[in-house]
Amino acid sequence: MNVQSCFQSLKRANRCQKTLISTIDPSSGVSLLGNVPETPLRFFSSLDSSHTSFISDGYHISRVSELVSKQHWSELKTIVRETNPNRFLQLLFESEVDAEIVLRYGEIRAQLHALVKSERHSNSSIFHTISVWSDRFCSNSIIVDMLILAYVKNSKTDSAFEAFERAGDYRFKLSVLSCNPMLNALVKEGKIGIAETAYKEMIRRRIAPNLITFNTVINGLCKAGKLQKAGDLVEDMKAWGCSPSVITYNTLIDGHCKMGRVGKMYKADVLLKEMVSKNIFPNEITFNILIDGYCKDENVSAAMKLFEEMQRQDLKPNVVTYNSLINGLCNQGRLDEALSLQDGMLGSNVKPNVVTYNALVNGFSKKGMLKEARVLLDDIAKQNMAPNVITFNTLIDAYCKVGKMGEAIALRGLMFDREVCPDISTYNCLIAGFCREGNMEGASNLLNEMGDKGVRADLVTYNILVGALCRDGESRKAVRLLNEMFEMGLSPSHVTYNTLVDGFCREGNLKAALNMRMRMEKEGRRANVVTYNVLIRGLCLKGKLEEANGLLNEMLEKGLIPNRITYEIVREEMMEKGFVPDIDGHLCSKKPHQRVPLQALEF
DNA sequence: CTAGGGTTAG
Repeated sequence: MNVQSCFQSLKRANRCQKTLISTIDPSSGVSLLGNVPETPLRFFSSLDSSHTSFISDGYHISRVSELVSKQHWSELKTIVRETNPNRFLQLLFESEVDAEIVLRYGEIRAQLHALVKSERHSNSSIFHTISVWSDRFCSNSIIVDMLILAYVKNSKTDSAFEAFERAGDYRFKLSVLSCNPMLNALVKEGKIGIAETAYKEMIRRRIAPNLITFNTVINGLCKAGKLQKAGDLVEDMKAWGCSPSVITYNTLIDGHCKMGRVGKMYKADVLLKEMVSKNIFPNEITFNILIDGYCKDENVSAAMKLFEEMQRQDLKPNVVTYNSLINGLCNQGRLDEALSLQDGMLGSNVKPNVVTYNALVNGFSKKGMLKEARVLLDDIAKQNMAPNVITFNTLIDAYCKVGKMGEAIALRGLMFDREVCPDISTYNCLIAGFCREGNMEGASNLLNEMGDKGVRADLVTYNILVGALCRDGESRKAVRLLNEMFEMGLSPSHVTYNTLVDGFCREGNLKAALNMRMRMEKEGRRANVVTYNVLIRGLCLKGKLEEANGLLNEMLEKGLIPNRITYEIVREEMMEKGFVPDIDGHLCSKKPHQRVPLQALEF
């Protein structure tokens, strides 16, 4: 940090402080460049027992200054013990030490952590206090950086973002040091929209992004499926003197593998070639991403070729590599090959972990080999590993699907013994199991147990129950559950509404079904293909073929593409009754006009 | 401080 920028920032901060103080306390008359006022520091009150003139104690200040600049942390520690932490903070501000060094000192971080954890102080009161601190060394901005870091580390991401915004209002100049971890936390929590806003705001405030900033935001965009924007950002990097790294490409490739549409693996391959052409060489993770991508694309043979290729390039497959392949093989029903691959990994000194076993448990379950899957559960323990929620959920769901509810419930009991807490997924599997066999009492018992254990019902739970009620011709009761969802702060999904529309159709109550569709649109869920399929079938069953045809055309006009089920309904319910819908004509004449370039819709 | 693997509803 140079003197020039420090001075400017100081002036800015002071201007800001003046206006703030005058709005809050016009009569305070606090000398902004002088002493630290006592009142705003009250937020450290638990630590602050007296108000002596410690802060002007010249000896202590120079001593601290000396120790900090020499980075004698252990001696500083003894001073901290003798004084109280609050005073120590003040001393640091008064001693003219390099801000960068202050930043490195963990004690301040510890203080801010405690402050953030206690949750006793609002963002605004903290900012007010910081803003009235004297700032001769430009350390206030750094303190705000540290504050945001403290929020992030205590997983209070929203507060971190609030502080980030407020820092802008107060004109504290933040650094990537706090912005990057905040962006990453936002991405990890799936708050991509907020991360994007924060990134744009960084640019506006001239906080220079670095490679890590870009990688983090690109990752967020990929996770949100905004692959185009992610690609555009790679171009923007150059303007900031950054060039893409292996991590950038790995992130992009993974984004395409997981979020891409048809031909996504082709696109992934193009990116792979692009990185190599730029002399950025794929590493283990690149291969792992591609191997997993091809496995998910049901192209295990391509994945196996990459597996061999990576070894040719002297890159060693690790647990993740094997897990992807084993999982891919299991999902193809190729259990024998999966098991021999597991032998292979033992031969190459790669130890299987819970994830490996979970994939195998799933493989056995899908083959209906529940006995073998169950044996594997005990094997995990024998290997000195602990089965986790996913292991149990996989097995429990398998038992539920074949109607062995007794076994499933027993496994839930075993979870408690092994101190693995059943989660909402566990309960959803079990509740769905009971609902399938019409045992609503069993389902209800589990709902009560959830209440006792403090596990909250989620969207899926409600969908299961709505589905069960609709199936039993109790759609009216299901509507009550729909209303209850809002009270619980859950927003019903397409599945929820479609299930209800279907329920009313099955009961022959078309009016109620159409009303439910109106309600769903009013509540912000546009009817989708499933909605139309369900309604069209309902109309057909009532013999209202003309009206069904009308809906068919309506769905085409809205640009919805009919799926396999639509065609089945058309063929079986309309054509077989001698009615010929004009579906093909519409498909040909309307579709080209409705095609809008995707980029145009992005903004 | 940035990238990779396992389950679940419909």
